[in-house]
Order: sequence, then structure tokens, then C-alpha cells
Amino acid sequence: MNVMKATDGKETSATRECYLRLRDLILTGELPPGQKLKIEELRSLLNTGASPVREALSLLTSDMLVERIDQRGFRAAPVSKANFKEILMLRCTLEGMALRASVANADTTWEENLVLRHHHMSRAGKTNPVAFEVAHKAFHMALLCNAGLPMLERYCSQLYDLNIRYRYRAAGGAGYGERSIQAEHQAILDACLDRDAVAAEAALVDHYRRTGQYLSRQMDDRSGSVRQ
Amino acid sequence: MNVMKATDGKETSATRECYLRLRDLILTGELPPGQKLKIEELRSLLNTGASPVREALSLLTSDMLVERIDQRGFRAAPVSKANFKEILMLRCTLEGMALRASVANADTTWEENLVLRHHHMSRAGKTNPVAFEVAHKAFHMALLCNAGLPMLERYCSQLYDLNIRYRYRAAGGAGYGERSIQAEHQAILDACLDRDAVAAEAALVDHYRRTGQYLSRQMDDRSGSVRQ
DNA sequence: AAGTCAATTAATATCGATATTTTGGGAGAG
DNA sequence: CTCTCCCAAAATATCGATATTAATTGACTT
Repeated sequence: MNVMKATDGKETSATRECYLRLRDLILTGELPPGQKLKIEELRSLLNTGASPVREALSLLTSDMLVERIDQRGFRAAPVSKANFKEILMLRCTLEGMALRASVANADTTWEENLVLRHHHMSRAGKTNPVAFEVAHKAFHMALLCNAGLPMLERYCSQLYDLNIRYRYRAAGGAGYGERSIQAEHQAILDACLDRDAVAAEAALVDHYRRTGQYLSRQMDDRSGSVRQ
Repeated sequence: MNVMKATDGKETSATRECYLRLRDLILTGELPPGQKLKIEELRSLLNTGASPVREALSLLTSDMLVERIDQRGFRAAPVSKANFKEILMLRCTLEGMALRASVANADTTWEENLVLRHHHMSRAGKTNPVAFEVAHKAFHMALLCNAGLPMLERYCSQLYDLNIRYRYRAAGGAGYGERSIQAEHQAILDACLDRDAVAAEAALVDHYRRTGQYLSRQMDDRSGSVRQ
């Protein structure tokens, strides 16, 4: 059973499939923070065997989205205000560093890609929220991808995902309050195109701090739903 | 078979066993960078089944010590001068940040633990190199553990391990050249006990930069043995 | 009636076997 | 002689079943 027929053009492994699906479930909060992740349940939910599920959970452990307790299984990583603040702080520092390096290596290819990503993000924002989330991450990662620092990029990507989870918690989706993030994104883009590393970093950090304050308020308002 | 008898006081899972053993093999270079990690070989090497091996390798992927290529198995992460430099840079930034935060939260419990760790490290240095490696990491992590920033600590721990690998490559063990690392460690400790965050960070970064230059020279001398 | 211990239940961790995919090598065509 | 294609061998990924360990319930003692 579970055979992939000709109509089924899947080139990816079951483990990766599980990994992506589980990550999505955790990021959106469908698997809420702290929840026990029983192999059998996930196995039937994802229509696959126990091995891919376990391996996917092991991979998610490295992304700090899942906690593994020896002999006692897996659970979705808990959330807390302290954790949120640490993520914010690390993002400001690490993405700031990556952005400076990216600007230092600026070339037209990078710039043109940025413009394109920004355009896609603006477009997606008007249609559906989930497409916007994807485009938003693509834009932010495009900002950093010119640094030539793969490990740093990986950390930034991880931290971005961890932060998304708080956004979903606060707004139940991609609701960004009524702040003008458009203007903030434009400011970051402009500074990059001017090849002004200092201004770019300032704009980026400002963007995160504002979002952070907004989310922080949201968390206070609905405190009690946040564990620990 | 492979039953754990009463004499066998193991409380840990086979997966963790594999994880620790494989990590050690990769850090020391017994499994050299870029080497294909075949499940069957490791399975027989570690006297266990395929599942624990695969799970351990998945966990090591998160530590960036193993690369996973979908449908094509695992391999030990490659090394390169660029990678080494990135690790050094990230360590200086991240550990610097963590150390500042640790000093800011300084209390006597932390200080006393530092003194103790430093003492253990000095003692171990005179007996055997492998004990020194353990004590050395314990001292460095003790410096950072008072920051109250668990994710940052985790990153620092990861980066520390990644760096160890280059040290083993350069010296074939814990050989540190004849620099006076003792004095450097003392300087870091003293600055912490003075609760002087700026001096502590400076001493720490200086310590890493010196070690970095030393290792960098070693790598140049034996270049060709380093792939890529 | 409260606490402890044992037996039952449930879940994890692990094994052994199989299907699927990749790799390597050799035969045949150009 | 080189290239391509196909087949055999090896390795990965996955499944299904089992042994081990943790959680739970309920009886028994005090």
C-alpha cells in the first residue's frame, strides 16, 4: 500500500514529506506548543510508517521546533515570552550581521533578485495570506543570501521560522496589525540598493523591533493561552 | 540478542549511544570530512540496528556535523578554510554576546563554578589530553551559562564542537602549539571575577583569534589534506 | 480515607526484512 | 575508441512486528 502511482509525481522521500508537513503544523500552531507528539497518531495522520515520522521529528529537534526526551518521546517545543525575546534579540544581531556582509558583497544580480522578491511579496500580500508568508520569508532570506556565510544564513532561517510561530499565535494567521510594514520593507530595500549597510541594518532591526513590540502586546493581551 | 543484563547499567537509549559515539568519531576525524557514512557499516561498527544509526545521523545533521542528501544517504560534513573562518567569526560574535550577558547576571554561584571549572581544566591539562578537552569545553560553557539565553548557549556549544574538529585536524589531538593558553584562560577568568564584561569579552575574543591564527597556519602547512 | 505497590495498558525504541533507488560496469552501437 | 544504454549489485528508505520502558489504574494495607 501507499504506492506512488504514475500520476503521483513525487520525487521526494517520505521523511522529507513528513518533515515539511510536521513543520508546517507546528509553525501554524495546529500542533500547539508543548503538545505530546505520539508516533502512532502522526503516523496515521500523515499516512506513513513510524520510521519517517521519527526521523522527521529528529530533524525538527535540530530546528528547535521539537523537543526530544529520551525514552519519553517527542513534544512540540514550548513557547514563552523569554523565548520570544531571545529569538528577537538573536535575529537582530545575526540578521544584522548577515545583512551587512550581504551589502558588502552587493552586485547587480543580488540587487535584481531583491527587487524581484520584493515585488512578489507586494503582489502576494494583496491576494492570500499564506502566499504572502512564503514570499515574505523569501524576501528576507534574499536579503541575507549574499553574505557568503552559509551557517549564519541557516541560523537566520531557523530563527525566522521560530518567530513565525509566535506570529501565528498572536494573530491566528498573517495578520500584521495595521502598521505599515510595506513602508518598512521599502526602507530596507532602498538602503540595500543604495548599498548603505548601516542604514539597511538599522531599517531591518527597526522592522523587527516594531513587529516584536506588536507581537509582545498581543501576547500580553491573550496571556494564559501561552504556556509557561 | 544485544540484551542489557543486570551488570549493564545503561540508562540511555541506543540512539543516544550512537549519537555520542558518532559525534566523537567525526570530531576526532576518525570519520574524516566528506566521508560517506553507510548505514550498514556504522550498524556493524556500533553493534546496533539501522534505526538508531539513522536517527543519530539525523540528529547530527542539526549539529552541522553530518550532511543528509535525500535518497543518497549521509556523509560527514566537509571542511574548508571558509567554513573555519565562518565558525571563528560566529564564535567571536556569539560567545562575546553570551559572555557579556553572563557577566551582567554575575553572582557568587556562577563565579565559584567558574573557579572550579578552571581548576579542573588546569589539573586535567597535566594528565591526559582527552580529559583536558572535556574540561576545556566545560570551562568555556560555564562562562556562558549564566546568560539565561538557552538558544544562544546551544549555538555556542555547536560552534565549539565544530571548531574542535579543526583542532584535531591541525594537531592530531589536543596539541595547542606552545602558546600560553593558560595565561589567556586566566585573563578571561580574572575579568569575569572582576565583573568586567568588556575586558572579559576582549580576552575571550583574543583567545579565539590567537587559536584561530595558529590553526589557520597549521591548515596552510598541511593543505591538500583538507578537502575542497 | 489516603497512600503505596503491583498489575495492566499504552507508547517508545528497536529489530529484521523488503521495496525502491542509486551506482557501477559491461555490452553493443556509432 | 568513445559514448550510450541497460542490467546487476549495493545502498537507502521504509514497513511491520516485537521487546522495552513509562504511565495508569485499582486493589490492598494502614
